[in-house]
Amino acid sequence: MDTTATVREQILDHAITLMMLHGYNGFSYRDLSELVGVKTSSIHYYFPSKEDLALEAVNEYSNQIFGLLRAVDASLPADVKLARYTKMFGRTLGDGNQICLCGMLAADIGSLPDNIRAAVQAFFKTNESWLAKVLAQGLKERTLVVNGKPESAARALFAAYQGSGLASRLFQTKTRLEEIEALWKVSK
Amino acid sequence: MDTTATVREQILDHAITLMMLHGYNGFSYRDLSELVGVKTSSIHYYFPSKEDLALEAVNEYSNQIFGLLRAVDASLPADVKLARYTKMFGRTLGDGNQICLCGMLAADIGSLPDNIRAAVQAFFKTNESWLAKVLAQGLKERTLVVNGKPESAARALFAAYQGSGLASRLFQTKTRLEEIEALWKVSK
DNA sequence: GTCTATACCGGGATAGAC
DNA sequence: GTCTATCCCGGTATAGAC
Repeated sequence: MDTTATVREQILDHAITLMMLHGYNGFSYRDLSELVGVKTSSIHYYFPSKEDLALEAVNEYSNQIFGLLRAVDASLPADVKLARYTKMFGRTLGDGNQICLCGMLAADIGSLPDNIRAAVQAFFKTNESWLAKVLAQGLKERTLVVNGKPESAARALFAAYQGSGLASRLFQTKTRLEEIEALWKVSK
Repeated sequence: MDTTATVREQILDHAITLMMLHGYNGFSYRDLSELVGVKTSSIHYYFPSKEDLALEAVNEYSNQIFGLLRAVDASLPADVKLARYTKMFGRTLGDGNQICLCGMLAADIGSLPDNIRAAVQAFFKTNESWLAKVLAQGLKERTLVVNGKPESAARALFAAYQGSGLASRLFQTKTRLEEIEALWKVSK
């Protein structure tokens, strides 16, 4: 296994983390430069503008998450899939000081160009349609409680995850994430 | 009726709007200076530091929202109260380019001092406990569907509102807010 | 209370040597 | 590809006149 990360990859990874911590307007090329150990001008070599960097960060982040979604075994019952999703979302919160990159950029969207908006929208839509399928399955299996249409409920559910990410960090507790999942479980 | 706003009030109001649009790191004293029509040094006279300004903005915003919550007639059925809340939350989104100030500052919390964090936490808690009471009432009346304890469900519900605020702006549609409310209504 | 002037730092970005 | 050097702007903040 090759553990060598190129400079470009390091920049992208640190950019993702920094934005999850402080948002688009809350990190600088200088911060990155210190983390990666190259000068800011070298970062401009790979990513001419900060917006270029942010766009590629969203794409890289999205691909990582989409890979995790695909890795969820299709044959599992819906309530178990939802539990996996909750766990995955919890992992993106890291030590409790970061939130989902695309949730963060949705907050910063007023400062961002259209191509980044489109990329963030795509992230939302993919998550929502994955969740919609799980809810539809849970409805059929009777393993999940779904009030209304799966597509509409999935959008509300994803919003709840994003909002809970905010609250989890604000209050420094992950219990708020688990409360989301509980709402859709069939009461015992 | 006195329509005269003091300079101090104007600064605070514009600061609230600017932060709802662009976040704490996305607006400047210069922006404010142009909107209010005074020099940046005059703003420092009222609010020595940017953090002072943000803290007072949160308190002012919170008081406005809390006033609206108190104004909801206690004798209404729970589902109607929830509809009022949805409408109120929708109004805070304005023309569709802003989100709840405290949702925004929750995203920016990694750049903010403890006193602001505490103020944002207080905003969350007040909204959550207001919603918890409504859910408890709806449970008794059988006008709302509540899965689990009202307190826990209320935290999830408020998270869903915050997340839907993000999504509403991202996709430039308010239908996502209404989808939240629909989930808690008793199916017809 | 509001202004002018200014300090001082940090921001993104570019030119050009190596 | 990475560096040094530099540009130019914008950021918060302060001193002091009026």
